[in-house]
Amino acid sequence: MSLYVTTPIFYVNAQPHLGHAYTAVIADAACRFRRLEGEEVRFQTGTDEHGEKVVEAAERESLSPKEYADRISALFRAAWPGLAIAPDHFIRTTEPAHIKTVQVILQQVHDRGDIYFSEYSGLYCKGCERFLTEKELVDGLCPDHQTPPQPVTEQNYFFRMGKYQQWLIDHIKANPDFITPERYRNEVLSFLAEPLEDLCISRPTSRLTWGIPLPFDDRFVTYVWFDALINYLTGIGYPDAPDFGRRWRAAEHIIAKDILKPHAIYWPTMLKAMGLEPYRRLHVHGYWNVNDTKMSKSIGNVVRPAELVDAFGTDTVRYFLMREMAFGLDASFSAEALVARQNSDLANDLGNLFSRSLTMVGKFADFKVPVPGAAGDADRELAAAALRMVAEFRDQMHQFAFHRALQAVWEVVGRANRYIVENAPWELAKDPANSERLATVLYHLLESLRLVALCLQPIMPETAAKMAAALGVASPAGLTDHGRWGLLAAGTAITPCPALFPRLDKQTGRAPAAAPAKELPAKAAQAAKQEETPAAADAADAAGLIGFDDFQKLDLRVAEVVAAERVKKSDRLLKLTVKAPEERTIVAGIAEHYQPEEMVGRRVIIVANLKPAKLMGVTSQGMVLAAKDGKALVLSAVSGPVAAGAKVS
RNA sequence: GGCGAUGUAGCUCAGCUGGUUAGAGCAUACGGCUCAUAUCCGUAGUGUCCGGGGUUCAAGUCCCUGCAUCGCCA
Repeated sequence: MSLYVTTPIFYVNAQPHLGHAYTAVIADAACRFRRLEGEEVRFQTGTDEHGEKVVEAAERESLSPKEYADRISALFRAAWPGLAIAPDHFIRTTEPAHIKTVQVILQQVHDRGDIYFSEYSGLYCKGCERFLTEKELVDGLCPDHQTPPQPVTEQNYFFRMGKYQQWLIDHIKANPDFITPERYRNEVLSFLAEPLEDLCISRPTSRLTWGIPLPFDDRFVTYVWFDALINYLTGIGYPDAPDFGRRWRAAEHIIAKDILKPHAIYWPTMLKAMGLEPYRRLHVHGYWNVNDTKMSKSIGNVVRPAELVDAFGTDTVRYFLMREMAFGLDASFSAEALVARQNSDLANDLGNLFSRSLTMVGKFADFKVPVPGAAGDADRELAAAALRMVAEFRDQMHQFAFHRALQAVWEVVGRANRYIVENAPWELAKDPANSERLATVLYHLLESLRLVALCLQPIMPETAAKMAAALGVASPAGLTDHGRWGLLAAGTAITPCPALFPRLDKQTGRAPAAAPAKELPAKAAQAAKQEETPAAADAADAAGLIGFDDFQKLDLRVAEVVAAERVKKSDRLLKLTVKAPEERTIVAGIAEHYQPEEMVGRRVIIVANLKPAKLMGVTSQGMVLAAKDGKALVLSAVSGPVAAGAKVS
C-alpha cells in the first residue's frame, strides 16, 4: 500500500454541499493520480453519526437518531457517483465494527493511564456542544447561537493530551511536510507554543445517550473525537487486520481548515497514546465562498453538488473545483466563473483543439494515425513541451497543487493550438509533395493529445476516456509506461467524437438549445411539416397507426441508475441520476412504488430525446418507461446484461 | 490585546535564495487564418508592485514602520 487517503467523515446534521464535494473530489483525484502512477491506493470517506445535534435533528423530523443518520448518510453516499468520486470504503460511525474498535482503544488508553476522571464546571452551549469561556461570550450569549449558555458542573473523563505536547512539537518540526500547506503547519506550531490542556472526551448519559458507551464506565458515552477520528483506523481493520500496518503507514488525511486542530493536535497525540505512529501527512484546504460571500445555511447560499452536476456535468465541476482553488487558500465560487472556465478552458481551448485535430486527421489522413517523418525543430519543441507537462503535472499533483498541475496541461493545450496555426496542415494538404510533412505534424498533434488525455485522467475521467477512445488508445494507462513520446502506433484508427464540451450561454449558463443545434433553416422545417400531411397519412393517423419513421424518432436507451433521491415536497417523484451513457437527471413518478435505495444499480429503459421538462423545480432530461397494471407499477428492464446507453429499437 | 499571513494590470493570481524593458490567464481593442465548438493565432496596452522610511552598486523581492484585509490564539 503506498497511499491511504481519507476525507473527514461528514457530520450528518447537514446535506452534502460544495465544501464536502471539494474535499471528496480532490481525494478522489489524488487517488486516481497515484493509481495512474502504478501505486496501490485506498480511498475512504464516510459519515459521522453520533452527538446531540443528530438527536435534535432527528426529533424535529420524528425519527430515531439512527433512522435520521441512515437517511443523511445515504445522501452523502448518493452524492459521490455524480462527481465520479469512487471511494473504496464508506464508513459509518454507527457500524458495530467501529463501535467495537472505539471501545477497544478507549480501554487500552485508559489502561495505560492516559484517561482520567475529573470534575469540570463551566458554561455550556448546547448549540456548540461544548463549554464556552467567559471571554467568548458576547453580552452573555453564545456568539454563534445567540443563546445564553447554561452553567453546568459535571464529572467527565479526560485524555492526557498535554503529556504528548513536546513530542508532537518535535515531530512536526522534524517532518516539514507533516502538515501542509505550510501556513497551517505554522498555525499549529504557534498554538502548541502555549501549554496544551487535556481533552474532555466524554458526556454523561444523563445528557447524551446517542454515542458510544465508555467500556470502563457505562454512565458515559464518548464525545466526538475519540469516536470520529478513530474511523480512520476502523476503516482499515485496526487492530487485527493483517493489512493494517501497511495501510496505516501510508495514511494521508485531507481536511478543510475548520477541523485543523483536532486533526493536527488531538489525533496525533491520541495515536501516540495508543502506541501507533502518526499518520504520514495532513493536507489542509480552504473554504469556498459563494459570490464572495461566506457559504452558510442562514444566508441560504449553500451550493448543492448535485445541482451543479445537473447543470454543468461531472467533469466540468471537477475541473472547476481543482483549477479555481489554489490548494490551501479560500476560493470563490460563482456560476459566472464556472461558465467562464467551461467556455474558455474546456470548450475553446481543449475541446476545440481536440475537435479540429481529429477532423484534420479525418480529412487529411483518412482517420488513421499517420506515419511521421523526420521531426523538425517545431515538432521536437512540441514533443519536449508535452513531456515537460507530464513531469510537471506529476510533480504538482504529488504536492496537491492541483491548480498548478492543470496550468501545466493547459500550457501544452495552448502550445498545440499555436503549432496548428504555425504549421497550417490545410496548406500542406494542398500539395502532395508535402505529404510527409503533413503526416509528421498530425502525428505530433495526436501524440500531444494522447499525453494530455493521460494527465487529465485523474481530473476528468469521463473526458479522458472519451479522448483516449477517439485516439484508439486503451484506457486506463499508467503514467510511467505511457507518459513517453511516440507510443501512438501509426495506422491506428481515429474515431472523432461529439464536442467534448458545449459552449455555454454567459447569462443562462445553459448550452444553446441542445437539440435544435442541428436546426433546419426555418423554411425547410416548415416544408417538412407540410410534406407529412398528404391524405394517406391522415388515414393512418386516424387509425392510430404510426409509420416506422415515427417510431424511429424515439431515442430509447438502456440507462443505469447511479443515484436516486426523493424530490422534496413530492410523494410521487424520484429524482434519478442515470447513465445512458452520459449522465443525466430524470424525474420519475414512481416514488409510491420504488424506494430510492432500491433504484441504484437498476437498468431501465428511457426515452432519451424527450424535450426536457421541469417537475417540482427539477429539470428532467427524459423519461423512464414503466408498466402500469391497475394500481401496481413495474419498471421496464432488459432481460440480460447490457451496457448503459445501449439503444433499444 | 498576542502571534501569523496577505496586499502586484479592470478581475484571478505567478514572481524561488535581491540583478537586464515586472509576468500568465480572463476581460477589452485591432489585425490574421479557415482545420475547428463564431473556435484559433498575432498585436496592443494600461501597473506610484498598499503608504512611508532604511540596507545595497542594485529591492516587488531584505529590515523597520504605518494602513487595510484575513486567519489562529486570548
